[in-house]
Amino acid sequence: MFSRSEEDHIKAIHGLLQDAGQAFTKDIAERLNTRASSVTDMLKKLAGKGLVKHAPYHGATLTLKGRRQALSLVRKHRLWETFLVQRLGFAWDEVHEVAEQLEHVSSEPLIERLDAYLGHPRFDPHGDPIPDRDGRMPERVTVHLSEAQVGLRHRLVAVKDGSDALLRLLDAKGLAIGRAFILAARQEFDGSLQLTWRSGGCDLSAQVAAHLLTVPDPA
Amino acid sequence: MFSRSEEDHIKAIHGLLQDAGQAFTKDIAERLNTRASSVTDMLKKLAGKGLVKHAPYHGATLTLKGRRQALSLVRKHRLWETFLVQRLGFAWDEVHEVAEQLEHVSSEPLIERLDAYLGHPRFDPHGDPIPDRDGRMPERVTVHLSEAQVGLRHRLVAVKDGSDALLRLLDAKGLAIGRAFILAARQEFDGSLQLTWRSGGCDLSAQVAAHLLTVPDPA
DNA sequence: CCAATAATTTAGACTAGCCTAAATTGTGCC
DNA sequence: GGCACAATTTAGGCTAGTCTAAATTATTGG
Ligand SMILES: [Mn+2]
Ligand SMILES: [Mn+2]
Ligand SMILES: [Mn+2]
Ligand SMILES: [Mn+2]
Repeated sequence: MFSRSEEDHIKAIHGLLQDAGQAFTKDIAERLNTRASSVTDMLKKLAGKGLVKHAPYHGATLTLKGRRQALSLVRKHRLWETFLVQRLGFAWDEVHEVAEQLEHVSSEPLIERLDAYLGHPRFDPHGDPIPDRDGRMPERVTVHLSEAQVGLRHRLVAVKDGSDALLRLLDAKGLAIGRAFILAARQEFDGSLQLTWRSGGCDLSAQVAAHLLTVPDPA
Repeated sequence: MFSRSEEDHIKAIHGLLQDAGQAFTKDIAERLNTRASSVTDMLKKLAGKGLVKHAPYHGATLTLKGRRQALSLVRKHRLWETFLVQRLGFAWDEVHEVAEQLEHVSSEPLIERLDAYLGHPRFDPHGDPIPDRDGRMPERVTVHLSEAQVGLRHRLVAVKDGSDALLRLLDAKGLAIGRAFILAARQEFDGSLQLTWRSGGCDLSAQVAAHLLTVPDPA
């Protein structure tokens, strides 16, 4: 239906609207490793196809049709990531590139069967929500670890804006998505945290904690 | 490394060399649904990259490098087909199109992990051999059903040159790849065959039988 | 209020991959 | 041998997607 480049532009716009509320030409170009002029060309094209609303000099937004297409791509991307981690045993920080390719494989039955095969997962290995077939996102109340309550059990469900360095740090400390732990202490002096779990624990700086999203984990 | 179009050309040439011993411009164009002039362009390009030997007016062959690339594509195609049938539950005649896309996803670790996940299958759902990482094909002694011995157990392992109509016919008779049966009778008059298996059986015309490859199936 | 600056768009060019139409080549038959 | 015909290549043209450089627009600090 749409070319790979068209799809990547739509997804980039959607991501920027989510993250920043606005999608400017320069930022789209940066995400896609292209030049602003190339993005302008594509914005015109996508506007012509009714996927994008282009306000020249003021960025782009998605039409309903564009948003639907974006959510379908996000769905495919996150389902493939889930497959790569859960079934093929990739680490959660190794899967993005490949999913970036797989998301463009075009087949409704494929993606629906994959979804079923994975047991209709609601969140991907990075803790990001997977839209359903109709583009509805599962909801979840998350708390930044920096604001989580000391003494209670929590579960790490997502890493916000995770650089590779951050992911490596978490890996080294044995802290992965899905890990349940008790927030044992928060130092008043520097906001650093102490986590404990069955087989271990770790200390985290406030800078790291600011990137971590948790849910309360009773039981 | 190579574009989708380059890869599809290489695979088409390889397939023609296998099937017919020669790969002429017109036949390549026919396989890829393009025109002969487009194929000529691509042959020059691939010759320039050292993948193809182009003898103008006399067709194309593959260099060692080209053959290796072709086998890698065949490997990916057949592993994906196996995944689609064995894990996602597609029927064997529904998977070709999607595998045609998936084979172009570029990631060594992906394909090696997929191979392991599937248990290093040696044949795809159509009974075709899956090259290993080094391009070696598993071997198997097959017998055309038309020449198989009456009264013995055989197993259907491949359908040669199967049109959609043929596949549908087999489907309707309950005859799938992997099916073990006893060749109960062969009519002298028209060469038609009678097959029986635990839960049923069927009759086949000589024309159909000529497309079916079997292996002896003791036990 | 306007001049400097940053963002954006426009203009013009290039490549990959495809096409049609015309020219060329190989082949096999009289 | 040469003619007819099919296959192939060449010539020329188109679109999608990218780029650089130039022109344009929005913004903002003095
Ligand atoms: Mn992508
Ligand atoms: Mn993800
Ligand atoms: Mn293909
Ligand atoms: Mn196959």
